[in-house]
Amino acid sequence: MKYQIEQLLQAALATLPPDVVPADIRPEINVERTRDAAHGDFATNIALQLAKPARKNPRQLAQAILDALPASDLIAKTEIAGPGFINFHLSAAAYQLELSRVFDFGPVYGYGKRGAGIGTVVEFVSANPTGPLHVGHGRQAALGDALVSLLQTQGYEVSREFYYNDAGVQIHKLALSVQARARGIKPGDAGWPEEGYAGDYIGDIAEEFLAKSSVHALDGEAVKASGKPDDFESIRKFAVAYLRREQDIDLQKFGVHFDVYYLESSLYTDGKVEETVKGLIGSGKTYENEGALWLRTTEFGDDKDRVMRKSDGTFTYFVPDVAYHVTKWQRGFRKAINVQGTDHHGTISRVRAGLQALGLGIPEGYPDYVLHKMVKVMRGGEEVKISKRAGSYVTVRDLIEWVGRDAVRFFLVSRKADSEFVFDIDLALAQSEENPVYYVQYAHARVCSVFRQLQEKGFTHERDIGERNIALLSEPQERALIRRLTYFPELLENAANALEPHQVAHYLRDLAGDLHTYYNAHQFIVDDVNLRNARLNLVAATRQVIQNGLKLLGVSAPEKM
RNA sequence: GCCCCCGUAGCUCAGUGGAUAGAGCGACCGCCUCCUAAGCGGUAGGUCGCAGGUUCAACUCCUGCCGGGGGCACCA
Repeated sequence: MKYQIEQLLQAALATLPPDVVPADIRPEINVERTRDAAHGDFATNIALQLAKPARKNPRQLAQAILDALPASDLIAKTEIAGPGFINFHLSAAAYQLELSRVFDFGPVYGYGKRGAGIGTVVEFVSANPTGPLHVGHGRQAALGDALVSLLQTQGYEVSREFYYNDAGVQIHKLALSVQARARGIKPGDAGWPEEGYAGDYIGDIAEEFLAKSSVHALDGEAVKASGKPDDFESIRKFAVAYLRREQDIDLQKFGVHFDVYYLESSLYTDGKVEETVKGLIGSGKTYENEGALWLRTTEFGDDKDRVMRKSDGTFTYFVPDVAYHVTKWQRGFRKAINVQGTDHHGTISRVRAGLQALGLGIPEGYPDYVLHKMVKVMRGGEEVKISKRAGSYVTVRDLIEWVGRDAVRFFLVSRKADSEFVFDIDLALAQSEENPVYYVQYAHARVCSVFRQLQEKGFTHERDIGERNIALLSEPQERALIRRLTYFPELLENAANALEPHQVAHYLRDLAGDLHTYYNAHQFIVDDVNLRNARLNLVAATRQVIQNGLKLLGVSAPEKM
């Protein structure tokens, strides 16, 4: 719809005589949604933009443009407003066209194709298998999953990927901690490893290990514990498998699945790390200093050069990280997005520098990042510290049990990623019945209820009759609802481009509000068959769009509440 | 000290350079012989952190301050 108006303006500008606007002045045409319904549906500031270079009065220019505007049955009225805006009021035919699209496309209404066929990988959560998933991971899971869905609406072919740092120092500490517990040493006792993990779950793992249990993660083979406290390798494998399984369970409860679990350790066994190191050395961007191997990342915008291989011969985490991103490129993903906490933002310049140094033709901005701030959890007016080393922190599992999956997902995705998030447990609990998510779901359930009533009253919904009578929808609440519905495709495009799922949550709240207002102001099941079906079309379309939107966020759309 | 992000109603947050800055929660006043009141209508509540600059037009862009968070490892 917006595109069609742009086309009309383009045509109008092309026919303007040079003495009105010189031919070399052709600013980008900007067509925007109006904020106020009184200003119509769309507006353009083109006359304001042209006024200065053309040295003309903007309102006179606007008139000249309107005079040159080709006729279209999509537009009911145009007007010049304020300093020189041109407002467009859409016709009933235009609304009709858009509403029928909702029915024609159904669950894929609003989808676009600007990303058609572009291989894309979104990496998110990527929690180390050293403990349960905490609220921060929950934010990342909700954000990443919604982002993937959003990109898919634009045709991107997206893979959800989870990277396991299962080969590093943290895993070593985990294994040491479990081993200590298996030997009966507790946090604080003499012999407890420095910076060991103190959570109770460590004790659970030790118990299971001693009991010679078997566990397996979703994609992994079964790992059986040897039960011998001196068998460090068995402890390490068992602890990792155990925690991966725990994380799988949490993610499953959260309704988030991954297409690929990529293990850091596999980068070593596949020789990818070795390959990357060779490539970097071959690039001439490395040097030895104080027994370590360094990469000149400063040549690619980093603050300082980074160590690749420590003096003890092992690699820093950043080498496999670069190797991993090379595989993303090699696997054909031309777009890569990493969802991470802002505390990892230092890695961005390093990874990008490493990829550039390799000279593989990978674009400079690869990969993209969506950084999110940490979640501050409040309980009883006090902050609950989130720390893996501390024993107590709020897990994803806790949150789901307290306020329900739908509420947690909707909440966590409803704020901009880079704003801090205060999750007040008490408030979330107290508001469990006034939660924004219920507001949206209720709108959906209400429409479902209307159609149940319709059936009870012996009526049927005739879409064709409704479409022929769309002009009857002239109430302000109806206009508002139609405006909002027809914005949905643009919303998806904007949110996907900006990588901002929170826009969807806000849109749904607004749309639900429009529906509730309409519901309270007017009766849908009226005697007049024409008006009745026109209204039923409108609310059925609303139901469809709410469904589509909630699905993107991983929130259910109940038919009854 | 250097780098990144945030500062908008009492609280939690929206706001692609445009017209009178918006929601929710909280507060106050109303609305169920009517498709679910988990709802609706209304009132109150603002120096958009501060100061400059760019622009026809700045909450939005630029610079500098102030306040908050996060990074600046041969940790991940």
